Amino acid sequence: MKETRPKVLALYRGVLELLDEGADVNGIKVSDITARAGIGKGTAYDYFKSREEIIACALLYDVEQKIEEEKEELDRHEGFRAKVVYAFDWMERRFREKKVFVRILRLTTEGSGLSGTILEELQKRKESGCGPIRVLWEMCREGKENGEIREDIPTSAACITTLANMAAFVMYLEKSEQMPELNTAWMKEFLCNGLLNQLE
Amino acid sequence: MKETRPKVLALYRGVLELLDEGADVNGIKVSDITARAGIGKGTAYDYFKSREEIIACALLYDVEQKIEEEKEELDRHEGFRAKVVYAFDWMERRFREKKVFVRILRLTTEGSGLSGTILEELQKRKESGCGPIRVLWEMCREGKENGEIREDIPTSAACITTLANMAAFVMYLEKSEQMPELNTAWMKEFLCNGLLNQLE
Amino acid sequence: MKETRPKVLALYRGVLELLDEGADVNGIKVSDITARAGIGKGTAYDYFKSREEIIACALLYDVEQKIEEEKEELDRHEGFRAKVVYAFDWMERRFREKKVFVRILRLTTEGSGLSGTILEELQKRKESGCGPIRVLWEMCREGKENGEIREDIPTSAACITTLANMAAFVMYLEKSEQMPELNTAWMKEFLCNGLLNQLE
Amino acid sequence: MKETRPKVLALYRGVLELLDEGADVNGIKVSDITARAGIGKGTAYDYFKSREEIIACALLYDVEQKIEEEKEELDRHEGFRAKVVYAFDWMERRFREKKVFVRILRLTTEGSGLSGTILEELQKRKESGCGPIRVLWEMCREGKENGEIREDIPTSAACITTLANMAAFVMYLEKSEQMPELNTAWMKEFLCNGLLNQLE
DNA sequence: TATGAATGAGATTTCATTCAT
DNA sequence: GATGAATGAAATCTCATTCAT
Repeated sequence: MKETRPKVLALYRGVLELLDEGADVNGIKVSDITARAGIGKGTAYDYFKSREEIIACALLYDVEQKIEEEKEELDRHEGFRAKVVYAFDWMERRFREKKVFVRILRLTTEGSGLSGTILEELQKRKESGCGPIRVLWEMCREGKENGEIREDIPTSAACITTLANMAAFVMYLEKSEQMPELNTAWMKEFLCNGLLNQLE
Repeated sequence: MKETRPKVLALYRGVLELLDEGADVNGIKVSDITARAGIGKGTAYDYFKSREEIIACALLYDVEQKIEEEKEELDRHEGFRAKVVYAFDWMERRFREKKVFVRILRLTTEGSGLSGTILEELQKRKESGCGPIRVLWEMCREGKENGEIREDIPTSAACITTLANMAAFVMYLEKSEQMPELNTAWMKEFLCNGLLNQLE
Repeated sequence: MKETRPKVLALYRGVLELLDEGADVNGIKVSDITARAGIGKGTAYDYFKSREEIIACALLYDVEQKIEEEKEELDRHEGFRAKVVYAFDWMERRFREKKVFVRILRLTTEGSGLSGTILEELQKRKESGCGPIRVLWEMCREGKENGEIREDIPTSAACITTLANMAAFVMYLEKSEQMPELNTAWMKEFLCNGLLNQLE
Repeated sequence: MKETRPKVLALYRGVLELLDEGADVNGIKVSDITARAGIGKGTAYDYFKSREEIIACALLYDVEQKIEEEKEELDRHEGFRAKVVYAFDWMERRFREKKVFVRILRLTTEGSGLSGTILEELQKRKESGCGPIRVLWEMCREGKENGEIREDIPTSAACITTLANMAAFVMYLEKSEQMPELNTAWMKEFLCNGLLNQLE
């Protein structure tokens, strides 16, 4: 179900723009958000109960949005290996939008970087992180079904390993200029193969 | 060089105790810290320039402390494999002290969970995260030297992969009760072997 | 002239219901009132200039309403004494509807309990408190005419004294459970007789 | 036990001055109070938990203060009648300080005029209104002991009646210029005698 | 050196009122 | 006329930091 109320969308856009410009999640002020959204401060409170709720919902919306956008393309690739490769490629392509990316990873793993109160809000919204995890889960299940992933490896273990290797790639991307001895293509290959071997 | 000034130590202890009790890093108040440290609020400002500095230094101190404590024991294990196994065992043993652990991981990777201002402070202190990374680095170098890690894998790549697998283990430990199909011993084995195979 | 415009009546009913349910006069919100009245918030401003005006008019309306209702019955009792006795009986009977009662007394005496802004509105409406006072005044004039009240006591003094004794009765009713040594019948008798003796 | 902390006193003085200048109790702002007290806004919160608490304590302090001041002088008058006469004289003398007076009466009777939240604060402080009531109670007890008040009238009933007559006097004083047919001396005499006769 | 009382900038949130529909 | 979404001024309260003792 897509959010369509314009003020809500404006608020989400406000939050996300600020984050993309490097603002600190915990430091964003309601007045910043509404100014950015081009609406009155009070209006935010017609739609949300607190600053925390606004931010949590914006993050969730963003991730769901991003995943949905990508899901279709991802589905076009058949098999676990193909999907993993696509995912690594996607990460590389998208990396410039650093913050966007980190945001997804954080929500997926543990929401770190969010103050306790925003986290609580996210947890209230249950599905926290489910979006991307679900996609991952389905990839792994597919992998098991068609034999790309060993029978004895539970889907959850496969998920965790896949996620960890993806995180490693992001870690690399983040510090790549400090590691001239590494090259992105090589690293991608290395991690992809490592992952596939571990699971096969 | 070890910190010995008693008030500074008291402040560090204050910060760390509060964190261990579940406080939110970004929410800790100077008055909480000094109360915990048993000193006057003003005194904190005789030693530090800001709240952020106090917290950043306390985190750094803690990690360095922990690493130093463990380093000796780690050194007693020869070879990359033995060290990795020891590290996974250590993580499992220490996991109850969840927060402590997460703190190290965060500082090591990217400081997420810390507000921008604390992060800036950490970055000023340059060595940010160097402590644990250095240990990892040495482990990997040793692994390469004695042939446990393939020649063609740069030390930095080995580090990242090792870190990613450790992160995966922590992710598992954090959600282990939601994954009854997995068992800690199996997971440890799985990740350890996966890592070692990937590097060999 | 009776108020008949349905939206206005709905607003009055809204205010009075909220007060009867224990709301604090100064804390009632326009949105509460209109929600209760079942009309749009903006509509209230088609009929009134401000929140204060709405509340002040509602209070006035209520008191006038109540007095009018009672006036007829009161008129059936001839003589000052009979009317006083009836009034005390009425207070006792109606006391359960505490709030209603207190509202009348307050408006009659001094409007205390109302914020300065509501009070100003009431005072603009001049007749503030005139309703019940007029009834009292007529009772006293009748008392003087037929000799139940001494010639030398000005009607205004009689009014004040009567009102004070009524207030005393309400004060008693409000704290009666804290005064087990007093009994309602005795108290009513005591105050009634005291009043009548004082005026005769 | 007298309040001596200077900032607290300054805050009390701030509240009372504002009230004496006609401010609406429910409309007083913390910033008004602290500005008047000549201290920082935050300081108020070092001593009180909320705006409500500040005002409630100030009111209580004021009444207790006033009562204590007057008590001594009152005690110099022997007997119920003498004390009642003194009290009426005092009311007349002090009436110009209208607000002060009204404040006492309100706290004594029911705290009306205070918003629900301030009232709650007052009730927490238990003794709410006890000060002046205690004085009245002692007057009445003395009256009964030395036979000025009839045996069969419970002290509580005597208190209520006395209070009601005092309230009547204040009501008169407040509207005296609208009642040129009455004269203060006559009214005082009339109410005093009425009261004394009723109780004897 | 150590203190903690005092500060006040600044954040969140509320709600009377307006006005385009 | 009726509506209620939108507004933003204004209020409370917090807490990092200072500074006189």
